[in-house]
Amino acid sequence: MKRLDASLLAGLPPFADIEIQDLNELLSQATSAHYERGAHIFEQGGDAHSFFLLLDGHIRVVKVTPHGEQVIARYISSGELFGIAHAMGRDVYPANAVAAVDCVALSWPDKIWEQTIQRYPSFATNTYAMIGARLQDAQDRIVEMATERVEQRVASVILKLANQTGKKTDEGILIDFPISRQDISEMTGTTLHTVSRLLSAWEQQGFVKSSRQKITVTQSSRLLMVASGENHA
Amino acid sequence: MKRLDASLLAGLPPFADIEIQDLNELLSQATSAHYERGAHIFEQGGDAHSFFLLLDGHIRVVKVTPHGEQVIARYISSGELFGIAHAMGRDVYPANAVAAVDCVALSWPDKIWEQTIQRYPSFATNTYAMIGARLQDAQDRIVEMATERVEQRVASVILKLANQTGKKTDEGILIDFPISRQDISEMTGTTLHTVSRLLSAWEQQGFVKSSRQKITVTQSSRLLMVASGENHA
DNA sequence: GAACGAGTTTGCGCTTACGCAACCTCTAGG
DNA sequence: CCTAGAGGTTGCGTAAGCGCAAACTCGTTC
Repeated sequence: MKRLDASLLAGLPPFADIEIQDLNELLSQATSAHYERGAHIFEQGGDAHSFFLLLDGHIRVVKVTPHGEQVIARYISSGELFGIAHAMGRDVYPANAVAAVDCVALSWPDKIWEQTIQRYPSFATNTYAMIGARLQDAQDRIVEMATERVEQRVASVILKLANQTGKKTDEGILIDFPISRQDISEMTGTTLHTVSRLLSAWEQQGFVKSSRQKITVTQSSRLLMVASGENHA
Repeated sequence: MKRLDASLLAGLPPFADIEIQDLNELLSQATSAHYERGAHIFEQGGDAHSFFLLLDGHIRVVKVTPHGEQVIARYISSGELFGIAHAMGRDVYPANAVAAVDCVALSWPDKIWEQTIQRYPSFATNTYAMIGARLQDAQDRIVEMATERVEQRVASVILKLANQTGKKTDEGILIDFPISRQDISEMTGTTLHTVSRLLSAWEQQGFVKSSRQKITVTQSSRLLMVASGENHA
């Protein structure tokens, strides 16, 4: 295992306001691991033995229904905690975590969760605030699903991904991990076919460019119009 | 104001494991209020000056979209905390709270949240576990909205309400607060028309009885079949 | 560099559920 | 007891988006 340096954690929101020596203490309890693109980091329903911090890469959190359909709950970006079932009073993971690209993550045994929370109040505060934010997110998504049409939801999701993890290129903002039509459909509650049709239409209208697993937003203002439903008004 | 007794809080999950004298201390900081059916307890976007405990009644938590559509986020039953924006790192309420029936609730000024959390670790633990549970709920609802048809979602919601707050009558399980077709539609992302049609059909098939603002489940097994989609298989 | 397969595109028919409209009914209040 | 209004029902037309199917394309592997 590589030597880990406290500076790895120092800049990250969950660990803000924790002393250097404490960070080293935390690191000494952590395990670092590499996950290949497509690897399952944990499985829905599996014993929540660890919690994780993503150091590099992107992770897809996917819920699977009894009928085998998949719904993407969220994407985790580097610097975020994930798999924190314990913080939500659960002892099994509520979803699968899949590496969207090659990833590096730290993990800690679940049993140190309690003592960590108690020892570092700022960590507790930050973590619970994050869970609160995720709850907000989820509620907002419910509202979207209940009131907006597929077209708007797809536009919103692409905008959100572009803003969160987009890379500026000379053509526009590129979502910087591989994402399929299927993935988009699993985030918006539609089918890959409909997503494909929409992207084709938008590409013809010239405000999005896409190819295999790549999406570039070239005119976010136009996409924002679609997201807000103004193009039908 | 009426005198409040510690036994009011003693049995409630959020306050489990807190000493009697501490409960009295908490109560001394609380304000009790009565809300008439239909009253707004707080408004979406309003300054989160207080957090609440519902002592009696049922409260609807409603999100309003920019276009004026309403989505019901959840129902609060007696014994539950609500309006705890602070716990989620927010300083404005994220939704409206409306009394579904005449209600009695306690409220505390938001500024004592921090010290309360610190002073009563079990209260903190219970609260955060509850937020975690609400997040689970929200995610499950997203999955439902993404993968199930309206018929299934309406059946699920009615079952959930019947199980959570249902009163046994000689005809079956009655949802024990007034609930309109519109309300059901705002919980499931459909229209009151579709809900009305479904309820009519189910009543004809004999496993639900409904009238103005009343719904009784007479054969939950049949409704469960609809919810799981087995009636089309 | 050939073959394979995952990812994508597109056409067509059809179902679900919405939108609109009209009408009905129950309850509460004067 | 009558009336107003909120809540509910139902019919009809329509559009959004799904399901199925077939074809295509690009990367990767052998």
